[in-house]
Amino acid sequence: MDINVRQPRSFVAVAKLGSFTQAAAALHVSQPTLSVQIRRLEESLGLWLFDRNPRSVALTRMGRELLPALERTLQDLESLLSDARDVASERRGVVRIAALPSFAAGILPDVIGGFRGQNPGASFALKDVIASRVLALIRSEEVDLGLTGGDVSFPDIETIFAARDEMSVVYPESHPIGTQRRITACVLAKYPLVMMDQGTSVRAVTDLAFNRAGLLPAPASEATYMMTAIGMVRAGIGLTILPTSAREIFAEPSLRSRKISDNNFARPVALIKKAHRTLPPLSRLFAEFLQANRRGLFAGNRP
Amino acid sequence: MDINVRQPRSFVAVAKLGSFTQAAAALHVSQPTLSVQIRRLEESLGLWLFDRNPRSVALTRMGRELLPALERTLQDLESLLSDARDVASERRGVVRIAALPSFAAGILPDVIGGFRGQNPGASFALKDVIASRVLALIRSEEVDLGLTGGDVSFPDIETIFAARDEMSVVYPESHPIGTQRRITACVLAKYPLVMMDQGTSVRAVTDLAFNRAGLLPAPASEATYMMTAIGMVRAGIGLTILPTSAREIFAEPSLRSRKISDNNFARPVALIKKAHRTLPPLSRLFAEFLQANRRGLFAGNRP
DNA sequence: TTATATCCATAGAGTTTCTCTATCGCTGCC
DNA sequence: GGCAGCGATAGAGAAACTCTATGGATATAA
Repeated sequence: MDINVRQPRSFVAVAKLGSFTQAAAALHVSQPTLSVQIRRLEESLGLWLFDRNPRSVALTRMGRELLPALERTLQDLESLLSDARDVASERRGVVRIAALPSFAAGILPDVIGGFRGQNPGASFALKDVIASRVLALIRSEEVDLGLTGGDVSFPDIETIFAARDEMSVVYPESHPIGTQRRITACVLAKYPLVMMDQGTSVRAVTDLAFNRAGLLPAPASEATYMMTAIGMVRAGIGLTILPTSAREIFAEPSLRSRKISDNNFARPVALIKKAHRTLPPLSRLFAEFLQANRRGLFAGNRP
Repeated sequence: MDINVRQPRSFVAVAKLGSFTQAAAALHVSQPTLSVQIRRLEESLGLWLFDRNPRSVALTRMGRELLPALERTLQDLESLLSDARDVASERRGVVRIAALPSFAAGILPDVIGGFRGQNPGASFALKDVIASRVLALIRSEEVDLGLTGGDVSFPDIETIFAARDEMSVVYPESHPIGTQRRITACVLAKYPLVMMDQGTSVRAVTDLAFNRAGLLPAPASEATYMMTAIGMVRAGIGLTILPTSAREIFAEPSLRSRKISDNNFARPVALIKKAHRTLPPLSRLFAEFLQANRRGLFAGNRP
């Protein structure tokens, strides 16, 4: 009563080759095996699929009508399983990841490019969203991985690794700050500053860092997007302070940047996933890839 | 490495019910059986389909992506097999039959109607063609059964049963032949006759029968189709001689018919199939039905 | 016509796979 | 902290599968 996948497969092979012996050779089984399998299938269906003469094998009309549909369905099934095996073996797959816009525009494109160089079958679905959306997307399992700032500690979220994203000051190439030996909060406070808007994680970090240094520099200007702040620096409005990981964004011929020598000018970074959930193989591989390269991507690491 | 149909079925059940225990109950197997099957499937694919916590079972993303396609393919397969079982159990099917036009228009519609009364799932593909086409259609397996005249004896054609199709004379109700006690060749030859065209099997039989009686009546008129001959009879041109099996065709209020009491006025009839070929279940059933009713359909039988 | 070769069916043995019962380990709840 | 519920595991018995060896039937060739 129960059908095995091998039975339809044998049926299709015998029907196409018109011979039990040839089909047996093609499927790398013995001829009696095929005889038995086809008989089982016929018994299970309750009808004859072949008319056997010692000199020829011919499909009955029932067999002829069953063949094309069965073959198509069988191919569907096998391609499904084959696709799944491709996914399993990291040959193919979609990595779904949500990241803060600075990471999405800054380090991730290069990282993804490097990863795809080693894994050509990988494709990416990258969402650039604010931190709270990263968490929501992880929770709803719309993405597998999240790259976000801040300290993440929830029971349903697992941190794969954490790092520190140290900050750099961006300035025009002729700016006098370029001559300073070390960049500290005090040095920065001497110059007009273009600051990120209130509510961004970058602003929260810089405000806290200046505060700890007992300073309260007033912004010469504010910007919502990093590109805007950089434009203002280029226009000579002031310096700006951005995460080093966004260096791809502020790499311009007329601008320079230097890391700030103050541990407070750094934000925590974490690669996260949903707790107790298995990552798709390529997503797991990409997480490992990120972790292996984290020293080059972020300035520092945390325990 | 090899996939059983039961494994995807189990996967779909667990995914839909969200529980191994409930799925086991739904499939009428024990819970460990399901655990093992899903594990086998996961091993075969090389990836995890479920994240198991003692309190909940959740699909991984791979499982979630595999589920809809796998379920559809599985349903395709099962409906295919279920259809095949319907055909096998004579619940459903197409009976393909080729018949001479006289049978196709005469007896077959009623027989088919009676058969469908008992087998509502039967549908018919009925081809009305000349005798040589009947053989060709049987040989090419475009039809399963053939109802034809003449003696059929070829090695690749099998006669299911043979009968004699006795002939009747058709005349207007007031015609003097109606008063004859017995209709013989001599009686027929006294009246003007509308004969079927040369080349039809009916003409061949009547010519031979008259010839054996030492008669050679000249046709008052000739017709290719039975309906034409009947029209001529209605118009008073003459009598006509037609197979009794075509009685449905010449059953008109103004006409009468009587069987001819001469064994020569009969043509052999045979229900045939291709030799060494299995009939579809419903076609076999219909052949048996025809054979069981052959006394009522044809006037006589042959050994 | 007879001999032969080819092809599918069958039988029996050995192996693998499957399914069951019994039981364990873990988590969440009262 | 004990209890209930759920899935995993182990081991035994049963079923299914595949193999080799062989039989029966037919078309080809001598």
